Amino acid sequence: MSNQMSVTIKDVSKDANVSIKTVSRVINNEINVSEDTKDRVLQSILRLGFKPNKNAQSLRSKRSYMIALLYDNPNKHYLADIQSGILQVCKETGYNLVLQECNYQNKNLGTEIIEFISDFQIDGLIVTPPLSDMDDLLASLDNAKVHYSIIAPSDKRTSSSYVSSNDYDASYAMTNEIISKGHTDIGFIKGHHKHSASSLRYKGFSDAVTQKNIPLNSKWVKEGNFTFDSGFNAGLEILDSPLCPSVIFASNDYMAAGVMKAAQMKGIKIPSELCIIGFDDSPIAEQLWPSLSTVRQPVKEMACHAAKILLGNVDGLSQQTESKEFKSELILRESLVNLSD
Amino acid sequence: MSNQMSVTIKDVSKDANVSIKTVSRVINNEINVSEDTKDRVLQSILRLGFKPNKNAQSLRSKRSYMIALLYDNPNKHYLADIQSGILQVCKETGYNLVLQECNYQNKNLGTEIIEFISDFQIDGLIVTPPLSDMDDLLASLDNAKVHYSIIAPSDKRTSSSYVSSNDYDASYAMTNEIISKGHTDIGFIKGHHKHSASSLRYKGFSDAVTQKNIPLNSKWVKEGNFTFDSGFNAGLEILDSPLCPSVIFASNDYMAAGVMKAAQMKGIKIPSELCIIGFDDSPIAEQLWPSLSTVRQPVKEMACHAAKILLGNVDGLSQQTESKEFKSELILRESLVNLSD
DNA sequence: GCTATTGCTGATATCGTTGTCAAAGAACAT
DNA sequence: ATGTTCTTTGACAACGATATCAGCAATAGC
Repeated sequence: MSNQMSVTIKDVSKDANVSIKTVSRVINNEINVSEDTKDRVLQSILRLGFKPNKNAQSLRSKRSYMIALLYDNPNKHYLADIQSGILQVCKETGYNLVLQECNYQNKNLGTEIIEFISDFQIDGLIVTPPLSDMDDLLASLDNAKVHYSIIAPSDKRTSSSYVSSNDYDASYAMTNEIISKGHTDIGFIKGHHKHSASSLRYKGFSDAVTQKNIPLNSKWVKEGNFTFDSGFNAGLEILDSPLCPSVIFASNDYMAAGVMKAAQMKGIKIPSELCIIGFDDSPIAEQLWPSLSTVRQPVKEMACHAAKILLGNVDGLSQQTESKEFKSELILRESLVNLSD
Repeated sequence: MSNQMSVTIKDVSKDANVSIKTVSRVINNEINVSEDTKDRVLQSILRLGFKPNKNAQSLRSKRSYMIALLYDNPNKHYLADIQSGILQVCKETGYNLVLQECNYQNKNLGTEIIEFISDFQIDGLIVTPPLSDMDDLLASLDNAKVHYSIIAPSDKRTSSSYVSSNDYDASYAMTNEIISKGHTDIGFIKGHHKHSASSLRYKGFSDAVTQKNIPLNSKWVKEGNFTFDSGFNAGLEILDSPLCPSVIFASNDYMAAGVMKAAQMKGIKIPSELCIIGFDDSPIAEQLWPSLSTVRQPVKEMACHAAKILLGNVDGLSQQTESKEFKSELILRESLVNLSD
């Protein structure tokens, strides 16, 4: 525990020969302080090395300079990118980030979160999928007047503070890319139905296919839950059927990696006999051989932006940041080639 | 922001007809409160739904009920496991976890951390590799009397609060496993030299090899930095030489994955022509085909334990938890087979 | 010239706890 | 009975900031 006798606002007030209130005014950049006294106080602050005690500030002003990240996500890379983006903004603004791991099946989640927030006077929340789509949770937050910003909500109308990506468009574009390579026998592996991304990605795919009048074989459409294993199993099921597709488009890279392993175990050559497409551009996409074609989302930037939105709201003073939709990018790698037959 | 008029210790004291100090005594489980009054107070607390204000507690008692995680680690799965382990203990004990991303090359790291701690009255730190081995940082912490526990320090004598794994033994054992399969031409890829694990893992390997009188070909020993790319490059270099080893043992799974990709791109068959071994049992080890033989460390358990040690120290009351070395486990998968020649 | 407004400043209360210290009563020893 | 110790309790200060409100000078309005 750090034990240095710390210098308080009182010491500064003595040193600068003003009242503590005036020091407080300077610290908080309040108006109605003459340039003269302001300078004097600032100098004293510098000289004494004064730093306001956050707990005292919190106690009195009900603000903690802490925001929390709510998550329940199996994808650790995604989570790490999110954290990293938020931390970047935190570092710039002097806030700190507290982790709050949640279970989206927890019936009391809303209550517990509210309690946590009021216990620690948390200034705001960043909500990530799949929690972004839990309407009752968001309703609880609204009701308690908690500041929050949402990453990738399904229903953007609900809130004015969110960042999102264009999952639908990206999936649609990738599907067209697949079709343009001559493929017509296309399998698809959906993600967990609780994630809004799942349906968007599927819809982008199915719309693209339908518009090109390509039949959609329901035996080639499976539902996974974004994990490697679920992709592996879905891959086995599809590849066990007498008729195999020439491409399988999985809703994320882990599931695509699962499909790849399933195919390789069956001796199916990739990409000549089967092309595989992923989503997210997780590190594994590049690390597999052949490497995965996939869709890259600017996750870290999205998280940065979400943090900026939140802090803009929390901190009434600074200018507000707008909600924004980020564009994804198709990454074409070895796992997708022209249909060779 | 939650706006409910909150119930304070004062309300409880009125309700229970005792002084606020007595309520405080009950909250903090102090001795010398009669069973009678204690019950009365507890009932009032329950009835009114009183929860102590953490900021007021922190201000007065200089404790925040927050611990921070210090890290600078490229391996996101490792980090996620660490976080998850710590959070588990935090949840049980009512503490919270704050993230502090560090740059181990930052010259002022010690000072900045101390400042951060005193700003937020952070109760303690958990230090992860490679920060675990920064003696000057640890010295700063000691000097400022900060509570901390270290995960995987190289020099265990320095501190009494650490958790570690038996990297040396595991590496030694895995090498013997390799040798027992008939291999004598063994390549090795070291990790980043700043990580203590790197030298331990290499030493375990080289000792095992030396003891069996197997020559160590220095062209087959490369240094990476624990990333996929560094493993890929090291793999290319080794496999480009006229004489190739029959096994490459990499100091972590990402580098092993890099080697695997390099081999596959060169058309080298795994495991029949080249066996590959990793370390850590990262998810990717199981997701590759063929899957990687590797060493599993109980990272999450280690983090749990580190958190328990820390909180035991912070919280003078609860019983202390001892430092501990955790045992690793060899995971034998498809990528290691008997030498077929 | 006299009052109303504005700008700047400080004394003091306040946030919700824990810490200090003294007092009252019970228990014990003499 | 008396002094000593131990247990239980509460009044009040303190932690270090912000909030309230009042005071005083300087400016504006008429």
